[in-house]
Amino acid sequence: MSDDGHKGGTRKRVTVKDLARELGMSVSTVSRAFYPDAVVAPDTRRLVLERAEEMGYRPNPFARSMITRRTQIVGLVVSGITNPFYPEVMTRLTAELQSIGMNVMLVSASAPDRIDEAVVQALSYQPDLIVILAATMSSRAMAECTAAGTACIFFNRLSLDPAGHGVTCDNITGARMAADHLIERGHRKLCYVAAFPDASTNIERWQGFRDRVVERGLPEPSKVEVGNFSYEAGFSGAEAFAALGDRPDGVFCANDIVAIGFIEGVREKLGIEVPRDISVVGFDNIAMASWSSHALTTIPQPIDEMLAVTTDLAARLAVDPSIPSEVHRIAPIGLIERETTRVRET
Amino acid sequence: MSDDGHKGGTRKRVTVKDLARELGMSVSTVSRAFYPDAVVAPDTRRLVLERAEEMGYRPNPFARSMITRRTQIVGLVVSGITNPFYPEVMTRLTAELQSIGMNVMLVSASAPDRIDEAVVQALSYQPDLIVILAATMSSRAMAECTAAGTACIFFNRLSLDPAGHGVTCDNITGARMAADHLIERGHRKLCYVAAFPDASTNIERWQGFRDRVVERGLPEPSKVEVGNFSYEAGFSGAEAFAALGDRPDGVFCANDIVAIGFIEGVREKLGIEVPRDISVVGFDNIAMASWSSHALTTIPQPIDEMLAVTTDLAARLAVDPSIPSEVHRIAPIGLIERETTRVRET
DNA sequence: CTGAAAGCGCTTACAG
DNA sequence: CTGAAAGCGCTTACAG
Repeated sequence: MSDDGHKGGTRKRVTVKDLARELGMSVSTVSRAFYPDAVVAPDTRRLVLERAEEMGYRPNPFARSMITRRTQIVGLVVSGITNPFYPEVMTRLTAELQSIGMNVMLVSASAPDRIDEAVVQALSYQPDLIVILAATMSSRAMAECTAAGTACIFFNRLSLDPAGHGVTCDNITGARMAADHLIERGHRKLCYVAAFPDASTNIERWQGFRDRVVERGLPEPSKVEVGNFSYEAGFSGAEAFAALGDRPDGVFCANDIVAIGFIEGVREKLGIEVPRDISVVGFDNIAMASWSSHALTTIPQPIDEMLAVTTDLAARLAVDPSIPSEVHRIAPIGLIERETTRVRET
Repeated sequence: MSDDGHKGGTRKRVTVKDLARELGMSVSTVSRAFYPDAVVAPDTRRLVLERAEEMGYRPNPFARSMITRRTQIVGLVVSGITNPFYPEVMTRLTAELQSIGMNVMLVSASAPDRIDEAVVQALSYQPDLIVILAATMSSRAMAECTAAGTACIFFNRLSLDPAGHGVTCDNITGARMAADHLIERGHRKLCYVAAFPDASTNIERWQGFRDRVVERGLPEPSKVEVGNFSYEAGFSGAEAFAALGDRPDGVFCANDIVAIGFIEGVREKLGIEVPRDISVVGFDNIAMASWSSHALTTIPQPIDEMLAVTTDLAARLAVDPSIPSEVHRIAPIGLIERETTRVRET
């Protein structure tokens, strides 16, 4: 045990009071030194900051929050992540938020339909902001947020509630690129593999794809429903695909993980080889899409920009949580052609 | 704007004081009602709890923390997650921790060698506990934790510092299973594909594999170093593998993601087909290992039990952060044989 | 430019 | 079993 007489390693944290005493100043002055905008003599500030560094003083964020009514916390709400797109988003978003002085409280919803509970849970720590990944929530939960004065950003989804902010890829444009690519490769019988029906991403990708196909004078694409955004769902799509009357030759999947599952499903169950028999395009550009085993042609999400926009919005929201609802749709850069699409021989 | 005269949706949160006034009780009594162990008349407690529910009162966790010196926060420190094993761990661990009343502050280290900074960052919110995923940290950082009275659990790694707790799979046993499997399939020239050299997982898997191979009377396995736990690293292992004198016929990779990269690398660059030419075993049983495109034979991590043990330890640590260092090595259930290993024809 | 004082929303000895 | 009071570590009007 050390001289300073505390046990169990629970050293008493140094407080403003300690620092003030040490410096022969008032706590007010010490406190002010940590706020760049506060009025305090430059020399005084320097002295305080130096000594703080030496003594290892870090302002207690809780005490601070009680006064300022800002916690610098963002509640990050996620639900069952079956899509490998999200882990990267989570960690990168967290890193970016940290860089602007925010901290991330991670709340994991046990199921997609328990997002509301997760939001309430997140709210208990009075975050300045809530970011919802991969889900939407009820208007009731949204109301609780506004009641708590907490803004809400939906990432890669659009909120049903007009009070929510949103940051997504421009899915319509992306889906049109997929249609153009398939058509230009000579495919005429097109199909969309749909995932979670209520997701705005799913809806918009279908809409953009369908509209563009029709616009170019082709019959409306057929549609296979697989239920959600996962490998297993995509894999299970083979049966419905087989049941389609006239077999399509060009397939656009709701996203990459569904596309990968779909490709493997039709290979296993129907003996269909990609791109020999059909061309397939995905969406997201997850890591596996570039693996040589998959080499998936896909529309990359403009993730860098989506993250940057989210961080910027978060910074503004931290200052004023009541700024009017913003919806950002970032245009995808363009399609990456790999080996799941090819020119159709006629 | 509503009658109650506040703007921007920033409704004033209801406090103990409000609740006490409403009930005609003192704040002390109200406060006590929320602690099952506190002495308060059963009827009084019921009244308080009911009214709290109605008024939507939730104790302010910050105010509470200032007094109790317990934050109910666990700092979850992660670094660049190139291994798909971790996203699942993160979200599931978070969910379990939530279920015992802890909240997770996620801190993302920008690089594996910046874990120390991330730990300091996490410490600023005075977590009751820090959980480190996929990394170790310096003794200096460990010292800061103990100085702050914060315990530390290393998940899927072993700490160099004896003060840290650890929860890992029993990698030695797992690696021995891999050796036995390969040997029983008739392979005699064995090889280990090593990832991040300093990781305890990497070290132990090599050690268990090597020892078992030698124990069974075979020559020491050759070793290919690929640098870290990622697809790209595994993929890049092909060159070093080609340079090996006598080509091995049985390969054990440091983990699944490395195995997948390795298999694709040798196929692309060397024309080696698995399992036709060589057998390959991985470790972890990530989602992709069961995809039909990979069908990887692997040693699953006992993730359910690892999570349960971690949560249990966290619960005990929340009560007393100074309990002596525990290291849990959970035995893997057994090898899952898929299609990357086969009996060698002689 | 600095300091004394009030107060954020709680919990917890201490009395009664 | 309950209440009045002190105090956790800060910030911020308010004086000077």
